[in-house]
Amino acid sequence: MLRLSKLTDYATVILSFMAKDKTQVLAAMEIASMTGIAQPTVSKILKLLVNANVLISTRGAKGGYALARTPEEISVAAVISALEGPIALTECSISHQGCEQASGCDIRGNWGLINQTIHNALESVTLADLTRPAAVPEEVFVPVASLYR
Amino acid sequence: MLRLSKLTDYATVILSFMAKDKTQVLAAMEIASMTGIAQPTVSKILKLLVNANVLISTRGAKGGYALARTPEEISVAAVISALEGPIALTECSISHQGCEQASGCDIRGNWGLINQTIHNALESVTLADLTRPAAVPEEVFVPVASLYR
DNA sequence: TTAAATAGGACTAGAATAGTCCTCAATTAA
DNA sequence: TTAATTGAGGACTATTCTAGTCCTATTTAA
Repeated sequence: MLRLSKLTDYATVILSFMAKDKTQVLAAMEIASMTGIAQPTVSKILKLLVNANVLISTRGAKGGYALARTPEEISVAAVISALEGPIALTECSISHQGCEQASGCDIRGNWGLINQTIHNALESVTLADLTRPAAVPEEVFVPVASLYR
Repeated sequence: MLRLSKLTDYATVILSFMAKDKTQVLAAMEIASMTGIAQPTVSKILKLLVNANVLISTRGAKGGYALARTPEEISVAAVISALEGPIALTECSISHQGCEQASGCDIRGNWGLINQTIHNALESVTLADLTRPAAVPEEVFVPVASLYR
């Protein structure tokens, strides 16, 4: 289904809540109660986001989490790769180790192009865009195929 | 990892083999031996592609599978959705049933936009593009964020 | 010193995926 | 008419992945 994991979905909810909140530092428990996501799950997600430098943490009493950058500077791609690892549609795009398909491997170059296109698409959408009121343009069309010709 | 399933990966290998082959009708076993993918797995994939009208099948002796359209008319999006169902990054994009997140649901409109962008990107790449020798352009950049402003 | 927090991992249950196999239906050719 | 070939459809299993929880150590404020 080419879909994101539930945890990534939660992450976007958590991050957009944090982006809208004025408070600088929020504890995991506060975030949990405000978003309705279970506290252990929230903690797990926050830790991953810290490791990916999307959030900054402060330990100890009065500690908590804060955005590492402004919402405009946090891309959806960064969030996804924080939770799910590198954005790549096919195994081959990550490493060429397991690619022993004799007759199909000349496809890979073009798959890489698709991967990159999607990555760039996700890179260009920021947390600020997500928190913005929904925009529903008439038509959204990005002709990737034209890049090949 | 935002990645495609192994079966979808196989499907692209199978389809590009079929696109390059001159023979009109190929049996599942022939495809299996030519691609190196196990026969039962090949059959499973071929059946899914028939159901999605990407391939046409002929039963009985001398039967087999053939492309339903020219490679130029078969999009990567069609292949992906044949194997994995509708292309949608979040659960919410498919149905709004399970969306009981109180504070985060105004994100959805924008997620939908991202979904559509990626869908269009995959729609615009065809089987013909995949079989073509790999093109490696200097830069591929599709500024999705500009659509919001 | 104590309480409040995060860090880092282990662990479990459930779901999804990959892969195989079996039976039935359709077609061709002898 | 019969036998051989080939796809259709679905059941089934094993493995992997995901979601979610929990425990212990570390850090910091009061």
